[in-house]
Amino acid sequence: MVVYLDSDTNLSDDEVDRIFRALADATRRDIVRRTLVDEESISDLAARYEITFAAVQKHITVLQGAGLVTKHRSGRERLVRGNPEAIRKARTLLDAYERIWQGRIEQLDALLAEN
Amino acid sequence: MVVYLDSDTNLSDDEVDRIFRALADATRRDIVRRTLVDEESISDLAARYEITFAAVQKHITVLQGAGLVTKHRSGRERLVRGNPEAIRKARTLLDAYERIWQGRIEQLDALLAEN
DNA sequence: TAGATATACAACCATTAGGTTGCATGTTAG
DNA sequence: CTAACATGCAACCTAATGGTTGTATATCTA
Repeated sequence: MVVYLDSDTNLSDDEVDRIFRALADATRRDIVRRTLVDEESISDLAARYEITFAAVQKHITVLQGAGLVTKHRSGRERLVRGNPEAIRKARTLLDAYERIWQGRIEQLDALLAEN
Repeated sequence: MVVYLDSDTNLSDDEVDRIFRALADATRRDIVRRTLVDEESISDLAARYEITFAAVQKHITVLQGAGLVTKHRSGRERLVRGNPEAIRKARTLLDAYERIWQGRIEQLDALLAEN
C-alpha cells in the first residue's frame, strides 16, 4: 500500500515501517533529538550511552536507513545530523489518522442531529 | 527517561517504544485505520488479510498493549475500536522534535543577523 | 441439544534485532 | 613515521517478533 498524505508526500509501507521501527527505541530517539539540536560525531554520541561503540553505530545505521539522520565526513570523524523531513512524514501520517477519527465523530454528531 | 510534552501528557520510554513498535507494521496500521473509522470484530478484520486468524489476533494484542485499540465484548464477538489518544501521544512527541529543529534554525538565523 | 461460529491460547519455527568482541582501515598529532 | 584516535564491519549470541497449527471454551441458532 502507498499512502498519499498531500501533494508532495507519498509513503510506501516499507518506508513508514522503517521510520516507526527506528523510532521504537529510546536510545535511537535520543540520538535523533540530540542531532536535531546540533550535529555530533559518532564517538560523541557513543560516549553518552552505556552500550558499546559498535552498538551505537548500528543504531545510527538504522536511523540512517529510515532517513531520520544523515552522516557526513569531517576529517576522521563522521558527523551525524537529524533530518526533520522524515519526522514530518511520520507526524503527517499520524495527523491523517487523527483526522479519520475526527471524521467519525463528526458523522456521529450529524447522525444525532438528524434524529 | 520520561518525556513531559505538555501539562497532561508524560510518556515513559517503554510506552513510547510500544506505540512506535506497534505502528511499525503495515497490517497493524491498517487495523488502526479501519477501527478508527468504525469498530470491527476480530473475524471481520481477519478476513481482510491473508494471514491466519491467530496472527491477526496477535497483531491486535500488540496494538492493545500500546493502547492503540481497545476491545469490548458484544455477544460472542469482540469488537475492536481504535483509540485516538495513543496516536495523539506519538504525534505530540514528533511535534516536539520538529520544534527542537525549528529552534535550531531560529538560533542560526539569529546568529546570522548578529554578524 | 448439536452444530456452527468467534475467540483464546499454547507450542513450535524461522527470521530479525540488539547486543557483544575482534580486527581492519583511514586520519591526525607528535 | 608512529602512535593514538575514529570509524567500519564481520562473526557470533540471545531474545523478541511474526508467523504457523492445534486445541479448548463460550455463545448463538436451528
